[in-house]
Amino acid sequence: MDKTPDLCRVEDALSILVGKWKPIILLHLLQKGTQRFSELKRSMPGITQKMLTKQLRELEEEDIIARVVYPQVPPKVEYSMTDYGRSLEPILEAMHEWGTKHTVHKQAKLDKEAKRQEA
Amino acid sequence: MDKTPDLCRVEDALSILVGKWKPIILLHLLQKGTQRFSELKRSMPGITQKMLTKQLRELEEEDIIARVVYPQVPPKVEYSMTDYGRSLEPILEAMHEWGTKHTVHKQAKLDKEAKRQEA
DNA sequence: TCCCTTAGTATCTTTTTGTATACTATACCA
DNA sequence: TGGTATAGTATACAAAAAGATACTAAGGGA
Repeated sequence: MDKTPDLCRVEDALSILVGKWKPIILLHLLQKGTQRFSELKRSMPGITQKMLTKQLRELEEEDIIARVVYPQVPPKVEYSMTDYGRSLEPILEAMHEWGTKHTVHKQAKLDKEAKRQEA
Repeated sequence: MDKTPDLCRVEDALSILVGKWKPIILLHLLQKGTQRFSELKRSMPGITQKMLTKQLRELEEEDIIARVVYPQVPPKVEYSMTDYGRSLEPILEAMHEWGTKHTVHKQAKLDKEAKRQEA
């Protein structure tokens, strides 16, 4: 079974998940449900407003998340996963699981290297 | 169940999978087994030597792939998945599957927009 | 003798990402 | 009157990733 012509599909999936922040945003929304802009921002120390805005817009553009604006002052905007976005959950879960294992593997490797330095 | 402290794990997994080329390289190696540098390059029109080299080195550094050099001229270098690298297969498969669905979704969306333009 | 091959390096330029900072609107509170 | 809050936008800048191009070694073939 040759899958070569489909390889580009993986790139498509990746383009939605990658970036320093997207998977984290998605996991927050999956785990906590609807979140306001400021709640997301507080959950991710280090992200700038510009970046968060940009990532959210891109995810919205792909129908992964929904954006609801309440015409108030001060502004209120809520973000949530769409049904379509929730279909990403298996990938996120697989990555989460693998990431946990990977950390162990990486630590073991570092320990081994440290030992070699000692000798 | 709060998973917040584990969010970074996903980033770990991502850091290995991301980049425009890594998942494609990995799928090629998973599907075809051991490959020479030039075979990989030919499978990925558009990638530059520099990029391919860089991605392969990074994957090697993470123990995802193995690199075997034959001391010949012209040079011969073979790449293959390590056992550890093969543990990424479920993620790659999940992404592949989702990517295929996503393409359909995206196309449907474009068609709908095209229709709206006509009206 | 020149050209071909392979698996790279080296160097430079462009593009993409990310950061920092300042600014906005409008209601509420002291 | 001034400060607080929210969800942004605008601008300038720095850093990282990606791309284009030229170069290398050493043997074989025309």
